[in-house]
Amino acid sequence: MELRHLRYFCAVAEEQSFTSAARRLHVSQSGVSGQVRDLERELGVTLLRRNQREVMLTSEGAVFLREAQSILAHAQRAVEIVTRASQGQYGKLTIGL
Amino acid sequence: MELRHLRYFCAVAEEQSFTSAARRLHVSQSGVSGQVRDLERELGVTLLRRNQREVMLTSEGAVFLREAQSILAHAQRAVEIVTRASQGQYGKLTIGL
DNA sequence: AAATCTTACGGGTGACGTAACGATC
DNA sequence: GATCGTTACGTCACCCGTAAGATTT
Repeated sequence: MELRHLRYFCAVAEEQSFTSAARRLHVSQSGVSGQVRDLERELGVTLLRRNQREVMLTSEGAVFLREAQSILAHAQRAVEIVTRASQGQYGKLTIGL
Repeated sequence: MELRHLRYFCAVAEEQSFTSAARRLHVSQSGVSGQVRDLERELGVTLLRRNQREVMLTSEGAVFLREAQSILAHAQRAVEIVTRASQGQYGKLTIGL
């Protein structure tokens, strides 16, 4: 599992559409479909119900969505933190461990 | 940035060695070196100081390490949660946020 | 010389886009 | 017929391992 899987899944879940998600991610629809399929296969869990006309979260998918969103937000925060820390340039202290 | 970058970086930081980290990850040393280099390049931040005989965290690296460890733990937890949810079939609790 | 990290180089896996198919409205 | 998701397939990027190079002890 990689962050890409989470990014794609979250986009689909939020847009409730593979097509819209692909547009938002600037990738092809088939790419999104494949990655979400791989994620579900790896987890062994069906996250989305592709019914007629609609893409809906399963109950497991809803649970996983919150986690995935939280993880992505955390990753983004981590980048900002370390970027800011390097710009700030304050501590030259090398903290052990 | 992908979870792989975080896994590799955390292993190196924790082992304080690229060689040990590679062993632990069951990949080659050069692979670890390359991925950590790519991560630093993407962040625009030097995370590790490769001095003679030692690999030490920079202050920015120490900050990022905590975040990375937390993210990886979160990701692992997410997998467990959704796996358990699908097995249990009866949603235990939906932990808010 | 031994140990360690980096860099160069090839190969194989996989992510991606195009296109064709099936299904639903 | 139009829209949407899936699948097949060819391409290309990139991850990885091997090997050579640089540095230190």
